[in-house]
Amino acid sequence: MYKKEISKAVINRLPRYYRYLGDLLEKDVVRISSKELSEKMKVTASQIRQDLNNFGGFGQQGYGYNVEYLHSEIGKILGLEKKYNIIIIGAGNLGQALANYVDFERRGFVVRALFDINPELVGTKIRNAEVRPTEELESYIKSNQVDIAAITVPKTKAVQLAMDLVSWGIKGIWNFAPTDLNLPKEVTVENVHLAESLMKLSYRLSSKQKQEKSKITKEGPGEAIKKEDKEDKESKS
Amino acid sequence: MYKKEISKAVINRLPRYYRYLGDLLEKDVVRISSKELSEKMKVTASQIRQDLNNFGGFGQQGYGYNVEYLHSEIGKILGLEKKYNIIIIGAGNLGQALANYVDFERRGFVVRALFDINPELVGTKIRNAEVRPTEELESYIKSNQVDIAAITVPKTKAVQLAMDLVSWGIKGIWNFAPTDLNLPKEVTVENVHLAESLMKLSYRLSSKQKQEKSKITKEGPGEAIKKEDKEDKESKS
DNA sequence: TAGATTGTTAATCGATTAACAATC
DNA sequence: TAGATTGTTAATCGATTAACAATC
Repeated sequence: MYKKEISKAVINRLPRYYRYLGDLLEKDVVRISSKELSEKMKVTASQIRQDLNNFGGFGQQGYGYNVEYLHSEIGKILGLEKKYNIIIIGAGNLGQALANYVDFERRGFVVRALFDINPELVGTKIRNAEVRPTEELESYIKSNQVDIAAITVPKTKAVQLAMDLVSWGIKGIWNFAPTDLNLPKEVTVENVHLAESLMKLSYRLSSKQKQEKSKITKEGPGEAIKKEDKEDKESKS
Repeated sequence: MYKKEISKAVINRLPRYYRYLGDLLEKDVVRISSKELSEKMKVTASQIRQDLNNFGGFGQQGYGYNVEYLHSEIGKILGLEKKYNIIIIGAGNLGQALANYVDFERRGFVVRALFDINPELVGTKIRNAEVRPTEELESYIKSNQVDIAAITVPKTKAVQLAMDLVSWGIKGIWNFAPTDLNLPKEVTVENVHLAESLMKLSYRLSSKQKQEKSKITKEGPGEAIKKEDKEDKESKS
């Protein structure tokens, strides 16, 4: 009865499979083989089959995978068959952007309310969700089922806020503040660290530039231009 | 002279090191050992030393690492010693949120302009950056040095937009549209897929719930409560 | 049936952790 | 100097890829 833990790498790839299958579904593609899908997604067919077989056999020998079935099965694995009530703490641009993002609701993530300390924002409505004063946060959580709290407040407030949220019963946190939240293991935290994403981009940009420069220095600019094609193959992102 | 490629896993960790070192710096911590840092960051000391030694020896035996020096060296590795000019295409909530995020500028990422097709947004200013009509995008790129273009337009427009941007000379793309951009290798794309992040959260929430349920079923609710402590140790995120 | 493609085992590759000599 | 901690090599662990028998 022992089921080995699914690796983080696999979980990270699941939403991407789900997205590609959703796109295929929209194009009315009925079936797809791991090989075809692997070419679209630029991964190996072997990896796709290995990943899926962590959860069961969804395909059929000689046929491949039924797109609609596989899409719906991955949806179930991802927990998308149920609705999630979300609140957003911090109704600035980012909080509002999240509340406005219609696509989340299509997947079952429904923003129920936003909270902010700024009295000017309180009372405004973003789609169906109202901005409430932060003082009401505790009582709101205690009298409504909240599955996920998105934190879009400044770094300085985020750590204390997260601890409060947990003490009021929140089990899922979507954290946009640029800090780690060290919370009990029964609380699930998913981080979106935009500044770190941007730094990864600058790392890659600047390391490509350094490569360029060293080539030019070594070969002279004339040579470097001739070799451009070859180099592209090496400097994959 | 051959230098082995830095692995993606290492690069992903660099910004986090940078953040922790920045925090230590603010607290006027002068030195730190890999062991101390590893406890704060919840990684192994071995990994920290291995990661750093991809780029050189920044520490000193018997002493550890000088916080200020290491912070600045990692900053250099990440390419943060130079300025990056950013434009944002799509001046909706998300685009505005990015333009408003003061912290980016502190790291050298300066938002110079936003672009939008909505005439009501055109002409408004977000901090120092003006919203311009999308028609001006090509000429703007061709007459200004733009290092990074952030894409915050809907999925349907993103792929064509990215191709245009590249044809106009853009080399770095920060993509927020829920789609992959297949661009030439010399273009660096960093993706932020919010919907996928949310799905990872729902996966983890729902798999924890399933574990709960199976325990309750197997043991009866009374037992399950008694075993809560033990279980926490197993269900790490 | 013959051909195609899965599910799965085995082989390879890479990343993490452990250990320790070097050295501040 | 003695103690501490790095830099680095070796051992372990895990993830990816290859291969192929099973089977639709």
